[in-house]
Amino acid sequence: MSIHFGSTKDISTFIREITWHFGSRGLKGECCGDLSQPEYRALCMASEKSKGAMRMVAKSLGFTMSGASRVIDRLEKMGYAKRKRIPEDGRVCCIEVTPSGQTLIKNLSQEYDNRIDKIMSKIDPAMQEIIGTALRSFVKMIKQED
Amino acid sequence: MSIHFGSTKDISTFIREITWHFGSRGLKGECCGDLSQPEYRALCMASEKSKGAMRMVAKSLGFTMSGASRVIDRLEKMGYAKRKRIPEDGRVCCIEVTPSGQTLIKNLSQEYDNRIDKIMSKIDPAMQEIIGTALRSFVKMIKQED
DNA sequence: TATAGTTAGTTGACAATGTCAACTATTCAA
DNA sequence: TTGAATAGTTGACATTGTCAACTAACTATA
Repeated sequence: MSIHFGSTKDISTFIREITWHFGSRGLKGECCGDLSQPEYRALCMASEKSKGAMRMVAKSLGFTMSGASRVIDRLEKMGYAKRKRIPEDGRVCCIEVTPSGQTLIKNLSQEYDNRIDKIMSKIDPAMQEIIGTALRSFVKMIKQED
Repeated sequence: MSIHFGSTKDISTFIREITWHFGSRGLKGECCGDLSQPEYRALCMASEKSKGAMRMVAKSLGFTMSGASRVIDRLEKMGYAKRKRIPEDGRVCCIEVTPSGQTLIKNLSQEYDNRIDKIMSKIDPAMQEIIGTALRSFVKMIKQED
């Protein structure tokens, strides 16, 4: 209990608000276009790490292998990703993002940025700066949560 | 495009991280104990506004009336809430949070606070202050998003 | 070099959750 | 007093993720 500012309760409330607002159930359920949040995340995952094997996808999503497999099934069916066997290990299968998938990521990302930008633009520039700094620091810490 | 700090892209990324991390799929899927996020939110809703009719629940969740009804079904089955007809209007049904529900809210809220507190306590006090201010300002703006 | 044990991933059966459309019951308005 | 509107519920259904059982491939050991 070493918090001296507005109090932990405030922060909790703020985080809940943000989580809900930008979550899959937020504003018009609009978080990732046609994709669910897990699908979007998986696609990004696969796009960043070319070595994005199923296992990594599952881990990143917090899903079972089974669940991850299903997510990739859907992305494949939609034409955004493709499974590729690798010669090094016949069991492993890497996820390749198709050009159509790349485009989708770019567009969704842009839409999201626009949304954030629209919100931020109504805030006083000094506070914008503060928000950037604050979020960076906060996110850094949550990544260390065990 | 009036953003001059780290850039909108950073903020977007931070928000996505927070949304995911604290969302229903985050750390061990632990967001609201036995309750799903919608269930928790509905229960809070009903607890805050004593006039928490189904309609309000549905609106607050972004669900159809049908969906809201199902959520309350579950809360009722778990013994956390109870439907109450009101005399003013025979159609309306208000959601009453049971004592057991009140306790649950209190406990979940406490757990959440502890989690946040644990994160915040690792951050330099000055930055804690900044985060509080920043989040307050940010959340205020997202509530105005149309 | 067999062979037993891991590891990667898939799939069938299932449970949970929310939508749509159709329904009941009540209230409001003319 | 009747017809339209409003509140809410429910059946049928689609989606999504889990568990358990499975296949296939790799690895270490005898």
